[in-house]
Amino acid sequence: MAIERYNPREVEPRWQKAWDEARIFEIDNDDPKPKYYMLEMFPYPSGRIHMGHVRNYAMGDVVARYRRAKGYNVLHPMGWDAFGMPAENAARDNNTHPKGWTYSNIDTMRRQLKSMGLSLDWSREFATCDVEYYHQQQALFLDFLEAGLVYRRKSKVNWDPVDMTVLANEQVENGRGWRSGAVVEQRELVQWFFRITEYATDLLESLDELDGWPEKVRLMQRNWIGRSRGARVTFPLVERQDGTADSIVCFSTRPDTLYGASFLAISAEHPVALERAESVPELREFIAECRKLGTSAAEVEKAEKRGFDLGLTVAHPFIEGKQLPVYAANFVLMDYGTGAVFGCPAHDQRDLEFARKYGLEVTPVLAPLDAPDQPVAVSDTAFVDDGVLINSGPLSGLRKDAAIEKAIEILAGKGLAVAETNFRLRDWGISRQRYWGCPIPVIHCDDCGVVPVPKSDLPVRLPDDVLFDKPGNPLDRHPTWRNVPCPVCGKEARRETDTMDTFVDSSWYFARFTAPRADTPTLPATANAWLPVDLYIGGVEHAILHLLYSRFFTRGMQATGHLDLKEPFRGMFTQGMVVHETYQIDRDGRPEWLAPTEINISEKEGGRSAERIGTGEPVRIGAIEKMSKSKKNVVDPDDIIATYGADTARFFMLSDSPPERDVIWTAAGVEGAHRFVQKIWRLLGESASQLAAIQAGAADQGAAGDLSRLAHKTVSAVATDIEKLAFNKAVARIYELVNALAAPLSEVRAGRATPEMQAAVKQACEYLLRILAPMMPHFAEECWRLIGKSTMIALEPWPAHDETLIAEDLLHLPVQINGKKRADLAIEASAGPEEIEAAVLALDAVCLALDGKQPKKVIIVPKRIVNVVI
RNA sequence: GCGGACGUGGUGGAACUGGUAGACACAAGGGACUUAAAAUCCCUCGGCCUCUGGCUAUACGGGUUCGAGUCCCGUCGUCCGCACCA
Repeated sequence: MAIERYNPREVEPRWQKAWDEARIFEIDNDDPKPKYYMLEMFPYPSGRIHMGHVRNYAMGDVVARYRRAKGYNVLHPMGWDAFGMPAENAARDNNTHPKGWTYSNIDTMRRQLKSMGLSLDWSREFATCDVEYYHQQQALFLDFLEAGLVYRRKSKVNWDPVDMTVLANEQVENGRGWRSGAVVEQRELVQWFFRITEYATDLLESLDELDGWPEKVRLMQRNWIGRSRGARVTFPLVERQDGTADSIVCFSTRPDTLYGASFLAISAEHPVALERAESVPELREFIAECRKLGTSAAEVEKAEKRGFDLGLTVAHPFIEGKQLPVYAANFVLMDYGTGAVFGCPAHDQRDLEFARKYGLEVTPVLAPLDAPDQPVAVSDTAFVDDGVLINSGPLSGLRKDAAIEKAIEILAGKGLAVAETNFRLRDWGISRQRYWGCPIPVIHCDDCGVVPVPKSDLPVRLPDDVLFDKPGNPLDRHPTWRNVPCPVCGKEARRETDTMDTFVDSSWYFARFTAPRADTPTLPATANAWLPVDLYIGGVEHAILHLLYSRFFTRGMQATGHLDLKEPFRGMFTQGMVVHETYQIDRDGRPEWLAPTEINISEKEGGRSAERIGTGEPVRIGAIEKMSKSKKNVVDPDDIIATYGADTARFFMLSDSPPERDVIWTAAGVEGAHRFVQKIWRLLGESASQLAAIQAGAADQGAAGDLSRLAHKTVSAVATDIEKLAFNKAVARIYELVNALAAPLSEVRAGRATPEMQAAVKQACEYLLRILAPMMPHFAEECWRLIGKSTMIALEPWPAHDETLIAEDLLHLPVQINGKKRADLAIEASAGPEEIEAAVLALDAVCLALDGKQPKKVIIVPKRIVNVVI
């Protein structure tokens, strides 16, 4: 009997509607089942979803549907990270309004996501640009302000001259804005800051307990927070200047090397240098040059270590009468430590280079551990390993670590040192001079200063009537919005026109999902019940910023009583990108990119070649790269879903490539996935009536037993694979099960199968569909109907596999002779070591090799292997 | 420069805690069905040889072990993060 091909275009919308109408993914906070919070990073509504979204949400949906089948109450929400610059750029370029542009993009992308058949609770959807959301964010801001977690200060900021806004340190990459790519300038502005450094130690140390996170991400955060323990050491100036300074304080992680110090280097921005510059024109010039110095990797690499002798000297804190010269140096950063370091050339490579250049002394004060009496000859490589102190007065003879403590202890007694820990992490500057963001809810009054907007006056709404005809912040130019009476004295005052960094919006949305309509930021009891997120999936590009900010925010929300936990994400996973080949032709001598839809690829034994559709021009097949519009190597999810259906797209995304690695999108791969869908449809469809009629029964004998065992094994292994997110392995096992089902199914169809075999086949088919359902939900529903079921497979529990059925009664043991495989042994699983050894020694291959002699040793690894050593 | 990850067929990748290397898939080649094509089905598919068998093979060179893709040392290469952080 011929069966029609499976038609996802008809089937998928029908099941989406059925799920929707049954509201099976809308969940109840009071459900007594154990909770599971599955979250994928919410998208920025840029216009259309891309394949990266498809991959991310396909993976998340497998886990959500699997957990639901396993009996969990699964929270699986979706929203929109909807504030941000592209909306303003679009407004400027296309004469639209950011709001209209954003919400219309959301509508498009919501439709696209719905066409994927994701098991999302859409009743909890929100966008961060919804007034209701940023209202609560403003309330949080006020609470943070009151708790001292927000402050305002004048600071040097990273100014992006293209986007005309301030960037956080985290948003500057190699001296360029992360979005615009423009070279960032330094400006002095009054800015709002979140006091993330308050939690530096906690954020660092808690990483140790986040064992559900990739080690790589934890490491990146550790490095970013960048703790270093050391000491502040005071070097008194020998001749006081006219000004205020009478000493220079250095931060050092190696106070043990103080006896080897031969100079001080301070930042060009250091107050002592600036003061000195007032009377020394050459120094002014030097400082100006330092300011110009780029911070990009390449520039730093080749920038020469340069110094300017300030003509000042400081007293050595240990050695009576010894004086050290003070340099301003281009490699000392003002915003780390104290902006001043002491140089110990023998034990620091950079100091050594500096010392060689300016002819300063190089005094080794550490000897290697294995030759503590041998003075190290330092020529052009500093000795930086652990060692034993020499020529160091009271420190001599101590190991490095002990010497560090001793040095601090002695100097502390003289009031010249204090132990200190420094962090690389800076406070988080959140002021943005933009319109399309959450307004910072404060008012500036000439008399009362900075006044928080009373909570009863929230939300501070963004005005709709703004113009984007000029660069800069339209809120500044709005005729009336800024003007507001002071909440304290009633006098005319001005609203803050800065809005918040959009990273603030995404720092707490996961908590809002637990009670998205509450008129407080969270309902604490509800948030506590759902959080932490059990599994959070997103791109590795957020490994530092977003995840660190969210961890900070959770702590801040705990401090202000909005929830009661520190770590928002128990499990975390970073998925790889979707990449694609690139194609080029030469047009008038210049290379031009072609889209995959514009070319034809042919594959022969000799290799692959491509030509342009229509013209037949030969096409160069280029590198495999991240899908991007500029290289035209993008594949539109809408097209794929229209052609193959969402299930095929989802299944292909899960196949082959491990989820943390990049997946290469190929037409052949998608077609392969689609063929598999049709194959199952055909196999089941051809035997559908027979399958529906089979009665359940025992299926544990002979060939039926083998099939039954495979089905149980597959169920168990696929569950483990999904829990480990090894979707590619789960897919491979499903292929194996289907391959094994083909022949028995045709026996069933032909009416030749024994009752036992029939029962085994029926059970295997049902198991197959139930484990396939998280990956290909629509298709599984349709097949479930096909074999005569009337329930919804989305509501079916995960099959309960039987461990005892998985156990084999006959073992196949490979037999090695001297480590090389020579034979196989089939033996009862219950056989003991003696029986196995006897059976092995009776094998022809073994007898032949032994040639009548006794083996030296027989190694039997239970259920694994036997090795006969001769 | 510092820190980390990785290196397996033509390709994506499997291989548990050291135990049969190459599961599963893609591509390719051959065949069946067909007037033909598509679809489908069957076979071959790391390399070499004296081919019902054997040798060799997991970037390269050593080592530990009865046994190494897996552990250790060294070399080379690729990718990622940070970057004048004292």
